[in-house]
Amino acid sequence: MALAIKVNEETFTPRQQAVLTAALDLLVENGDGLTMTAVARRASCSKETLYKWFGDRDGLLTATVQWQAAKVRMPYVDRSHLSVKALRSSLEQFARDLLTTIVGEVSITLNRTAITHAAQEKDDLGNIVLENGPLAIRRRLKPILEAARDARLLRFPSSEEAYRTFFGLVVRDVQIRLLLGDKALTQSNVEANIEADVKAAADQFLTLYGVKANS
Amino acid sequence: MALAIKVNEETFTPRQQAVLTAALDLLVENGDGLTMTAVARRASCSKETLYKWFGDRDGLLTATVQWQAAKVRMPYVDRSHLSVKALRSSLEQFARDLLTTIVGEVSITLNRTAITHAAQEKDDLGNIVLENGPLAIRRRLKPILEAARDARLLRFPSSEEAYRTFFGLVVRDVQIRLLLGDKALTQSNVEANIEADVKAAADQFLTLYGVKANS
DNA sequence: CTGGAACCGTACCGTACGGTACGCCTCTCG
DNA sequence: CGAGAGGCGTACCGTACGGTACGGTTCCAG
Repeated sequence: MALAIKVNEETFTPRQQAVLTAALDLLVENGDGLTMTAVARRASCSKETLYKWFGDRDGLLTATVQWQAAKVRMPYVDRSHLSVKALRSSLEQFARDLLTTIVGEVSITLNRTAITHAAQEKDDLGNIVLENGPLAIRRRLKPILEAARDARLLRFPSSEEAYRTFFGLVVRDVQIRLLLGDKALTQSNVEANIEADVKAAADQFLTLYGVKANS
Repeated sequence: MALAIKVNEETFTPRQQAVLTAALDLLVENGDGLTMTAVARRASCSKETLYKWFGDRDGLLTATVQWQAAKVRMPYVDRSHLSVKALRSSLEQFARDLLTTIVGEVSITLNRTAITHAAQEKDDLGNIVLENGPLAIRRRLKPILEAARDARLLRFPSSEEAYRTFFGLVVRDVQIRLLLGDKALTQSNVEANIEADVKAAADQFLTLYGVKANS
């Protein structure tokens, strides 16, 4: 049963959120070693309660991922007074938030978990992460791109293509390498370069789609 | 334990390769439901033989991934007579192979398996996939980029940055969405657009790093 | 005070699966 | 032909973990 509408209605009591926090911590620490017993012990609750609240292991996993993924909020950017400067600033803001999120340990864990889940028949977690990750960015970015196009600041055949290019220019091979556990890419290592990467990505995007070449 | 040098010395007998094929098939079919019993049954061999040949489950998994990943061969492109046209052709060839590989079910399965593996302490499979995926591309692409720079066809601050941009322009959000099981991205759906995407990526890359704007 | 609801802790059950042992067959080599 | 090696199939073991049951405690309502 994918994607209930209650995505934003945090129907979780504080106690339940404490349990979810424990589950997420275990997930981040132990990889996928998420056992019901471990969660119960960490959260100081009984397994029976876990099953009562979340149904089964998958329910707990789904609740955890959903609850955490929904926390990732893209920045709202004002579509008014669009200048080239404001546009660039917005793009950089998006790129910064995207990169910062992707690099974070929680994001890596969530993506790994969802991918593991998708490797079985279950695509539940995959959809949740998709919805709160790439697709959320697309939803937020497209209106801005289209507004910029209407304001003759950008020119592109389709906003879909422009969004995808932006995503690629920002993420590059960072995410897949982090997911695969590339030891050459430490978190601090990447974080240090975020600002430069953000600027480069915005530059490149504007070079490709900006109407005028001047910044 | 990681990365023996025998990457290319296929020390696997035909019978062993048949076993690895069975393992890979099961991996592709059942996701991560790879049990030793299932492999033995599929390959018509005994579990004892499996353990004798591959040590343990992880050994079998590693052998399977390594054996399969090594099959992905990037195209050799001649560095001689570099014209803009030849360069563009090379770039398109790289992009085409990269996209075709990434979209394939085997690649998706291997990446998912390696990511699942990396979610635990084990980064063995992650390294193998990295080495035969992104890093292989980087190794092949960089010399070409540098040759093109020496020939004044391209201009970039560092070949590393240029490679990463190329990777991003080609892959965009396709891989992560496939790994997460995005149902809006069917294999055939993506495959149909590969040619267009390849051309677009090459165009954009040349726009960003080409010395002259003419193609 | 009493009944009940919620929940903790723990013991317990069933199963799935990694790993091992063993009997039997087949093929090769002397 | 006889002996041994390699390998198939299956039975078996131990453990880990998902899921359930139950006794004990706290808290609240009446």
